[in-house]
Amino acid sequence: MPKSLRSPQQQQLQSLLIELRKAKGLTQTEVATRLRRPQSFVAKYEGGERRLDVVEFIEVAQALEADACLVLGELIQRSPVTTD
Amino acid sequence: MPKSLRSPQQQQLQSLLIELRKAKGLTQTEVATRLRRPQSFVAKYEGGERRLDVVEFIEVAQALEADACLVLGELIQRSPVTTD
DNA sequence: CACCATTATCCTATAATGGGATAATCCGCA
DNA sequence: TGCGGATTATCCCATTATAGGATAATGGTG
Repeated sequence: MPKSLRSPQQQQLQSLLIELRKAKGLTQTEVATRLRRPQSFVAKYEGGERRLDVVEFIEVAQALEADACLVLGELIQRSPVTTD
Repeated sequence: MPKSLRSPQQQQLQSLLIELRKAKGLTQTEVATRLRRPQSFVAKYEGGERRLDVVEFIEVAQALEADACLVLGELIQRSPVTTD
């Protein structure tokens, strides 16, 4: 796992996206299909092998039938990002 | 510029972050200092040489004294992301 | 155990990134 | 106009991350 993926925030994000997917009863393959990407893409961002940039995040939220803003808010709430 | 940075959404994001920074009267160097990164980091994400992942985006929003959720919402509003 | 669905990992060519140094640009001012 | 400082963009290239098909591992059911 790339070192940049070990931050608590990144891990929270991963957990959040996994929760969301399961809550919708979707498999990685289904999400991947919606995103027009291979299943390994989903496996990787969920597993912390890959980061999601902002635009990708929006797309993933869409595939998960979720509101990106709300997901982001939830993430921030769960683990406030401190630059200090 | 990496090819993944040419999407309209990415460019909208860049513009948005530049606007926000200028609206606050901040220089790249000041933002960079807040982020504890070199000025080139800011120059790159503003110029499209580098993408911001979700966690970085939250940090940048903070450095810009902006609400990440609102910024994300604005981005989505300006250029709806369609996975289709 | 056998089977099928689901998820994780391998592999490696290719692409992206870090960040100090340096170059370009911009701009007010005399 | 031309200097000087401030601001932003670009270079360089070693290091790190990513793509994505193939395959392995894991899970759950009967």
